[in-house]
Amino acid sequence: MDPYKDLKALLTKNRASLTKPRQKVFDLLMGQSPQTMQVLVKRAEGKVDRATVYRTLELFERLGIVNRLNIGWKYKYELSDIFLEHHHHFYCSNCGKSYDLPANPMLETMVDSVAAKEGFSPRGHQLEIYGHCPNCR
Amino acid sequence: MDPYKDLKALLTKNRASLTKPRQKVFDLLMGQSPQTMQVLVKRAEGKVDRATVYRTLELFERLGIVNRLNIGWKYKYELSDIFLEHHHHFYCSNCGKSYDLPANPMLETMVDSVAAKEGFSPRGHQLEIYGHCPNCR
DNA sequence: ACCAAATTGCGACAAATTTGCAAAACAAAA
DNA sequence: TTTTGTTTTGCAAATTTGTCGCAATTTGGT
Repeated sequence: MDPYKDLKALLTKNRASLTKPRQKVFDLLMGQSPQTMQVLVKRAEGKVDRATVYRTLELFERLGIVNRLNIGWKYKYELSDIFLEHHHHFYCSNCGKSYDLPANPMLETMVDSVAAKEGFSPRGHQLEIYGHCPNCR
Repeated sequence: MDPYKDLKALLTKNRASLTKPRQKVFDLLMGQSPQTMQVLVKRAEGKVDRATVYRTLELFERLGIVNRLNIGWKYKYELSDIFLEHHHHFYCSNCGKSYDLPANPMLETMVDSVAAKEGFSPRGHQLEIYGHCPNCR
């Protein structure tokens, strides 16, 4: 129920602390669709310094707190599966909006097996589907 | 057989011309694995101006001539399925190399259906799997 | 409250990308 | 092939984006 609990646990486990700036960045991510670095930096303006936003997201990424995604040909950040349900993304190339697609166990399995069949050891993947959304058909 | 034919057709269809700089950039892409913008700019040095490389890739991307991929947390460009077999990418997070994975008809279908099931009209997708390659297990 | 360690903000930088504009290349038509 | 109007290019400057060192502040542990 309290998302800060998981966040704090993850940080302390890695000898890092839940500071105000980090909380602020986390809040910017909460309940939002994936955002670019520029947007995050701008939204943090006055509160958290640019360099700190960069450093925080790098840390969060390293600790698996956020995922860095390629959506609509731009990098965007979103909270990871620890805080959000696992899902994929659909990008509408007409209106530019991006949508969440529910995870599909069968698909996940098949993705892994495609890589395994070639001798690779998959740890994860990133899937973006693009085309038109229902509103833009 | 002649890749320039498709390229020229795509350009003229969009009231754009196949100029020398554009041909050069296209050649840099041909028969190569995905490359970063920086590499392309450097390889074009002396032949095509930096700004032109940027503008050309933006155009190519818009017309579906190239795909911009997210490989190992870097953007890379490669010719699209019109010029290359459709395939996926595997990124080894240990050695940093990236590999092509052959397309799998069953997987492709399933990806499309996942989106279609939610009311979207998929036109394509991008899949990057990451983990360890055979050499780095 | 005090101390040692971690973290931040603040420049200053370096690198990457964009932009305006005059010159050059181009396509179309005569 | 020459003209004409349009597109595209190169150049240089400006902007944006991302990085770095370091002193000042904050943090967690006593």
